[in-house]
Amino acid sequence: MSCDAEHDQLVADVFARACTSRGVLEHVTGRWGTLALAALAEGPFRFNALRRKVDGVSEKMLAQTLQALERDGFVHREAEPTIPPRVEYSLTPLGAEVAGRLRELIELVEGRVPEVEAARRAYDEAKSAVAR
Amino acid sequence: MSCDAEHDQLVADVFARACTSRGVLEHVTGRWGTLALAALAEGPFRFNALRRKVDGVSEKMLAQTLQALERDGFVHREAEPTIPPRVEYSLTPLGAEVAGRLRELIELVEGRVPEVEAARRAYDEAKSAVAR
DNA sequence: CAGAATCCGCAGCGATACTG
DNA sequence: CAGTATCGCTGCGGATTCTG
Repeated sequence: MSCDAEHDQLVADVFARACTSRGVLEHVTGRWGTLALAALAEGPFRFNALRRKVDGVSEKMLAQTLQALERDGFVHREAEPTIPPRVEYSLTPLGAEVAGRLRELIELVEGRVPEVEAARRAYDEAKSAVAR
Repeated sequence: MSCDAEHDQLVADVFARACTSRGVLEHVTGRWGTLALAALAEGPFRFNALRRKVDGVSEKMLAQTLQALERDGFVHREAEPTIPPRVEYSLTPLGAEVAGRLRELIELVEGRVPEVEAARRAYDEAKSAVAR
């Protein structure tokens, strides 16, 4: 699973694919990528509207995230060359598919939060018991 | 979607849940979390076996990742108190569910890598065209 | 309004060495 | 073998400023 290019040529592209998908996955599942995708799943948004929806994100990170997602073909960027500029972001069909899968994962995790919290308590208790 | 505790008490736990799930999601989807979960989906492994499977991970990060996943209740850790120590990691039922969803997402993304790469090329080309 | 550019701090990572 | 401890450094991410 290494990304170093010290492999036979035949397996090189296999690793390239694996590494590409890893990179893409990090865009998608990264802190802001998840939130941006989730927000856009509700419909198209303009930059600052998105910024308000994904509360806590800085301008820089939102721009960075959107660019990465646009480059990967998950997000469509529609700019009207007016003054003031008006730019709308929306999901591409591919983006919508990914957002859907992501949503399933998120909903599974969110539904299990109580179990996770119980597991956390049990774990922490066991730890502190050992400490004593 | 803020995590700052400056909200009414009624909505506080809603945010707490949202933030908890965000944290959990970052454990799961983070660079090493993904790989660890994917590796464990194939079966139980001992520490160093896992380390070899998830090639490129440092001892420290693997230990850290596994602890986070264990604390969240996704991974079970079975230690035999022998010398030398023998520790086996495996997925809990909950972990298996999450790994499954994760796998669906990964496979979707991997299957679409060609499209992503095409989108990247188109994007980069458009960029450099503007530069000229 | 939508971004690009710049500066900077510090969390987090990796490498290394050590322990039970 | 399965970790913990320590340290140096990189790079992520926030704040700020500037442009079209």
